[in-house]
Amino acid sequence: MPIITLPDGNRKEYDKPVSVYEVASDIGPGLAKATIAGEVGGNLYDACDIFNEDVNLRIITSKDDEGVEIIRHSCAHLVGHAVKQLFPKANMVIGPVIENGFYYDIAVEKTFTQEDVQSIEDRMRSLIRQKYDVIKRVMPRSDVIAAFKSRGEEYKLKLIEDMPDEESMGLYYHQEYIDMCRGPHVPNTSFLENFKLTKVSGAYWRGDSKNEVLQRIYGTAWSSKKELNAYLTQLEEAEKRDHRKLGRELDFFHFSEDAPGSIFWHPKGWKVFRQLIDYMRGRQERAGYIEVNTPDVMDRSLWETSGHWFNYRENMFSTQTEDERIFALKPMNCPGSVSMFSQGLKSYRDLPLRMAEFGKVHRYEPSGALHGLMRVRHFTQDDAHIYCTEEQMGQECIDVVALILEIYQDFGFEDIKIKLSTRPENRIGTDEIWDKLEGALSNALDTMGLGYVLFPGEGAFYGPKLEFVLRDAIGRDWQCGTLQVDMNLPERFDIAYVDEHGSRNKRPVMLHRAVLGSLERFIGILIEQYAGAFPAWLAPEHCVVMNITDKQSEFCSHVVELLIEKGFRASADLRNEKVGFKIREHTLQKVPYILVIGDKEVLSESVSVRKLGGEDLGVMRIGDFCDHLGHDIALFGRRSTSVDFE
RNA sequence: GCUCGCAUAGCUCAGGUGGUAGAGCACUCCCUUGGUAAGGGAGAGGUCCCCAGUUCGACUCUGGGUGUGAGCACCA
Repeated sequence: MPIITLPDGNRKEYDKPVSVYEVASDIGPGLAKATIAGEVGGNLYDACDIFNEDVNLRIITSKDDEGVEIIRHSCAHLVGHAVKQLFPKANMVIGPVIENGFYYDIAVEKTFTQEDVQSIEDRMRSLIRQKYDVIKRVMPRSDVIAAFKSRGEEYKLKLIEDMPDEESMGLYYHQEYIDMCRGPHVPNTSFLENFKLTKVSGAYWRGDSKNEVLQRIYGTAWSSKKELNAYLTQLEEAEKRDHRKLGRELDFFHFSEDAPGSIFWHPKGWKVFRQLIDYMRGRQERAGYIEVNTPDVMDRSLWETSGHWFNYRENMFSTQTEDERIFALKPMNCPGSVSMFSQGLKSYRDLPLRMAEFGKVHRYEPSGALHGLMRVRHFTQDDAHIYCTEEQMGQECIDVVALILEIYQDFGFEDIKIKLSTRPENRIGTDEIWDKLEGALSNALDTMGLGYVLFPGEGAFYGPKLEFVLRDAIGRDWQCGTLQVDMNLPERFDIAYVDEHGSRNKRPVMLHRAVLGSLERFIGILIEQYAGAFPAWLAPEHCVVMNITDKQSEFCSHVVELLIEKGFRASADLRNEKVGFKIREHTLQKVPYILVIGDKEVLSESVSVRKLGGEDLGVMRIGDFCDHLGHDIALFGRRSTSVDFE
């Protein structure tokens, strides 16, 4: 005699076992039709699942996040149904839910073309139109194995082998097609109409590059047409912000076949780059850092000592000289930094020693990993190594975290995730030391009241690390800052300082940190975050001064000189073009301010100011404009600078 | 590195059963001196990514290479 309690406290009594669907029907026919699944005690159940005990039940529809996930999961099954109808020889592998959608990995001889994907999608739509019921059967293990054996589904059999303890499994029948799944799934295919197959690619079996490549079909699915379209529109918007596209349009940089993965910075892009470095220099100097510079090319033996030669040999650029010495281009700055530290005797009075370097590093990244500015083979780190005593370590960690967060605010990033990765299985050092190092990092976060996500076992073999993940304006995550405690290098390079008792072999603690990470990549993130419309302090150019006719040319040039003298980045556009044309061009180049000068302005020694986006700030004296621009620059990116225009 | 796709003017892209190619924008010149997102006209511009092969003939077909895109794997 089950009593079903609903979230609003309503209780329904039954004199026989009852299904999720039946409970929903008793509440109302509309809900019954919309029911996808039920939730009891945090577990999800199919609409057809039956309860014969008292439970607290929540009905899941497509309005619930769980409902959307189920829709996506069922869509993956529907891919299977369609693929097996069109390509009977295909072996279905796994079809999980991912963010915004789903995929299905398929083992099949032929490779799917765009046309194949289209025909699969068409078949899925016709199956949806049939509104057939998805039927669940829980079967004993042996029956499931027999079912897949008879259908030749080799990979499903392998997956079953991976679950030796399961006595029985759920099979979902999509007409003649069956799929194995924990479920739940939609009751019938009418729930699945708002989907679209998005791409097809290869993927390794079990995610291991040593294994065979399967074909992966990706799709997205939503509870309504509106949400589906919103998502597709968002993808289009993201494409418009693609930093590779904007980088070309704004004339920031280019790439060449002769230097794959390396950037040719044009004057405008380089201006932003220099601005970033200048800004970081100022920040770090105020935070008590010194800056050094170490060689780009160093002897192989150094990299053997650091361990890089052994661990990353294939990913390093190296070179052999006439005298047969082998040198490597530095893939990291730390060995150079350590060499710098060991130059001369260091006293405890020198600690903490915060040694920064804007080091250019080279890494021979796999060709398939290269991606615009985001993943390159030659990039600049805003790197620093802090050498300190064990007692100083805690405070240094706090200071680094505070500095990182403060800097991110200047760029307008508010949504910052922090990941703490702790001791991995393969590691050096005693548990006692690991306790201290992990404690230093977690204490820093706790002291500052910052939340973080723990990644147990994900730390480097030589120490734990913090990672700072930024979310950009279109919702993508980028790992930028890091703070690592390194027990490896001080040991390997045998560095030491003299303590207050004159002992010369005290080992310093070494912190390794970066704020922006790769400057190149950070600029890529910024381009996408700002959609190319940089806030004034970072913009390659603050303003363009333009005349209306030749008569005002001289005054325009005079104004530009004045602005440059005051330290602003300004240029003149005196071309014989209509003012509307020139405004359009500089607007497309996303210059923050456009200053128009006609006869009226010459007479009153003023400028007519137009902001990027079209806002008319009116006519003002040149000095007033300088004040206005100065204030804008001082804001950094702390105010929303997103501009709506096409 | 792996799977699949792509590579034609500075950019965005057309194009041809195999007979060396076009548009728009940009560029140069001329006219126009016009007050807040495209004034008009003319002109110039190409080893159709590279190397082989097939062919009387290859930008087009075949093979290899390079770069690039999506995803996978990798990211000290």
